[in-house]
Amino acid sequence: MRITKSDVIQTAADIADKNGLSNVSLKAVAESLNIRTPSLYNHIDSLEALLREIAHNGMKTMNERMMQAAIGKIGDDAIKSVGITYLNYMIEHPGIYETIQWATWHGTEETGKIFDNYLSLLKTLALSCNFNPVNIDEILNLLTGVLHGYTTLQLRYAFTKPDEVRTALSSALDTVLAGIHQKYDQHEKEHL
Amino acid sequence: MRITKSDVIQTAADIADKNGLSNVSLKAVAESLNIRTPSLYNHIDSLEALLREIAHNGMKTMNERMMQAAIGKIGDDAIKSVGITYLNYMIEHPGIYETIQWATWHGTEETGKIFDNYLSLLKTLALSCNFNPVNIDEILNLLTGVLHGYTTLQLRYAFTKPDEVRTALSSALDTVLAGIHQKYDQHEKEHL
DNA sequence: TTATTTTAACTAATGTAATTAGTAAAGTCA
DNA sequence: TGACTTTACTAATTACATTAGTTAAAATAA
Repeated sequence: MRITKSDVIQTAADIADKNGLSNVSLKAVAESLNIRTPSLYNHIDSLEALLREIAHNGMKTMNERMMQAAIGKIGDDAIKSVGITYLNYMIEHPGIYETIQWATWHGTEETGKIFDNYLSLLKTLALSCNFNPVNIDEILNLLTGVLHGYTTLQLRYAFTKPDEVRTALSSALDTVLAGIHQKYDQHEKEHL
Repeated sequence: MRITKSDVIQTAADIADKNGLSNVSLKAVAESLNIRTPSLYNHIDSLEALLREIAHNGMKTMNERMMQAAIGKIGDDAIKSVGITYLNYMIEHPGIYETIQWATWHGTEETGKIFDNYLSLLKTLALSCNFNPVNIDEILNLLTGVLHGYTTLQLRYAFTKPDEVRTALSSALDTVLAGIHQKYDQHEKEHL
């Protein structure tokens, strides 16, 4: 009977996934929870703040899943595994992902911090590829860019043909990693 | 004194660029035009429809600029030139670009058609690279993904350091194209 | 257990914005 | 000129988000 902040966020996220971000309203959330709209203000500051919480929760969950996916792997393998996990989350939670994109434009420092955690994971994995560390930021920008752009543009197909899109993403990452290797691999021959 | 549909869209697009998509309201647009809010309904069907028109206009303008940028060029050069043009438009019109992203989720058939025109341009350019035509769709998905993702994620830096980001994008495209060449180049030796 | 404090619900009221209906003036065309 | 269309207007409706003030239940401390 008693509702927690976490309940509110979960309910809102479910509405986003089912009906899209534009159908998330305090009214709809309150109805789902069987309380009156103003009661939500005991848990949240505003609709905007709620949307940010949805995004932050989603980003954190993604980060956790991606870390799990990377365990026991290094190099290209690890990066591709993380990429597939990223895509899978989008397929499972399109509404949350839409909210995350919204937060790209309406984010706060907190948003930036969570994104940094994601960058930090990818950085560790990229370094395990033995790329020249000098270029690591360049490489990171490219990897995050591909991942975000590719998955976003393929999402519409991902619902009907998830396996095809997963395979295609893996192949696309192979291609990009090939380019990165060609350009940024450390040449250790100097020490022979 | 008399207002046209085009005026309405332009005004709304300007507000988006100056104050962000979330500040585009019929009220704000009407005030900018010095008319009453309901009068806007003589030109548009709804707020949503207006936002879609902003996006469509922007996409068409981008397509035109990219075609211009590709004239007289082929191969990697042409693709990089188009990419820089894409980035430049985003820097100039962040609000319109935000609306275009919104239209990714709330688009219609029309939205798809305009996007197809963009794909068609890139396809022509990609074919001028002498990649194996069999893989052209794969290549296209990768190129559009990189372009969209990379520019979106770098946009925040692009306002303060546009030249750096432009150079970085060009370099990122080089890397991706290197990977694509390695994997998909036609080997014409067969005919020797 | 009892008293105190906090939490989280409620109703009532306000303000903003989108949308619809109905109307009048100004421009277009026969 | 007269019929018709376009585009503006005012008035009214609706849907939300948000604030204020109140109350009852739950949590905590004595």
